[in-house]
Amino acid sequence: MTEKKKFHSVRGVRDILPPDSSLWNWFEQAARDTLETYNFREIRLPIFEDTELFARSVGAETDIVSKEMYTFQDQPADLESANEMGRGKAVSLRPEATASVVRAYIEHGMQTLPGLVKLYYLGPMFRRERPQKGRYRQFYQIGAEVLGQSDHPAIDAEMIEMLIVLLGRCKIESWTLLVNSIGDANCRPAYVALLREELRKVKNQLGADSQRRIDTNPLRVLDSKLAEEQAIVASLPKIADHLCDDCRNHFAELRRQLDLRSIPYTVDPRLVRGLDYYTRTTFEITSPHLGAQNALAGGGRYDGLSEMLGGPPAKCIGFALGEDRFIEVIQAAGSLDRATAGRPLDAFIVWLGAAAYPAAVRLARRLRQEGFRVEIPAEESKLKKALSLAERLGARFAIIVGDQEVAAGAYAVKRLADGEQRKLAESDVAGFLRG
RNA sequence: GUGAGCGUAGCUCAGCGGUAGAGCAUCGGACUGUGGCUCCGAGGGUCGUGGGUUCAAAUCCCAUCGCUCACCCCA
Repeated sequence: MTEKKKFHSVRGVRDILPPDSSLWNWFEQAARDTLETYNFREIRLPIFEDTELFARSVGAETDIVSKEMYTFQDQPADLESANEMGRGKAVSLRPEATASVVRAYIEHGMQTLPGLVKLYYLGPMFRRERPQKGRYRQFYQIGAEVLGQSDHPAIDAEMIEMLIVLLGRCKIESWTLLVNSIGDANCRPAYVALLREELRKVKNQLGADSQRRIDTNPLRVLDSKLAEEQAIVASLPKIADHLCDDCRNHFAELRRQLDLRSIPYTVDPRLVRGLDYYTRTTFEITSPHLGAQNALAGGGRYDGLSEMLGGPPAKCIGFALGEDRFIEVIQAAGSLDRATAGRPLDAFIVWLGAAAYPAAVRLARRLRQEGFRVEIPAEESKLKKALSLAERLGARFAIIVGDQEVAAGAYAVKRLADGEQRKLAESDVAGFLRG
């Protein structure tokens, strides 16, 4: 009965171990710093929300909502809730965070704040997909959203600029920016109707997925990557030719805004993105250093979402970037290894003899108060062994505290890189460690 | 959900019908107050799991689970 079970992490989730965790921290700090310079502020959001929030914003018909969410009943039928409903309401682990941001915007009446509301978030998202390179069931995103009364393309362009700046900070040289406009409530319905009509004519040449999408979401057919459908997709009417004047002008201005920022881009008429709430601008940044899942970041405008969720009218644009994928690319480049490595161990305190231990403990505490990373062994060991361990732990200095040193009131501080050693009073040790 | 490849020590892998191995890592010793080098030694495995074939299976067969990559979709 005491059969031992060997636990392992659940499929699609993973541990981020040192030293990788140092790189993650570095990256998150770089992202925060970048976004803060564009005057974004952090919003901390819940990890789970009312399932209905995602269904109404992301779209009930999307893959994300229809089959990829981790959903459970909050408050199982207990005494309190059993009377009313018999069970708690459905909540889901967030598959993305834009819905939460808009919910929070509405809930806290942020439309009354002066100017544009500029928020960023970071943290884990959850989607139950089959894992592969660059895709996990618990993955990490950093996202930014601008909400307010203006939908000027300069806002869109500035968000993209911000992303490009972050890429540069991460020394990511090769990337591709794809942009498109998918119209708005004025022009998209007519285009979708036209597209559906054209698709019906070639229906029997399409795969099962695309055939189904003719009814559920014709735009997504454009996104098909099936080789045998490419010729058909290329022949379909393009949204760019069917935008209303406002959308066409908006998209033209976006391109001008990118040009004046010297940001290279490619217009991709097939970039429709999977989530229902997008309008007008859509964009994506891809990397050649990833596998099939090559999108580093993606985003777009979602001007109608606030009202769809019962809030005030709001013009919004946002993006999310995949941390896992950024990390992957940064590591592949290898150019930031030094900058992103965790701080090394500053000092390893070697104490010899029980009589010296109290002095060693006092020294460790003092150095730590000075901000040094310090290791002091719990058990005494031979000097040779202790120095060997210090070396293997990557310590910069070893500090020998034995009877002789305590008696003399000066510790032997040895720099392991070159073997230079000095006798220093306790108050002088920190200075030597800094130098 | 579908397909392909791969599962042997903590890690990287060899062995591919005949007593489970190497390198690295870990621990100890040579070396009692001065690390890195060297040498010696030790621990660590139900060969993913279950069944089958065989005198004999890590090895061949079947199933199953897991991992990886890809499809799909997305960050």
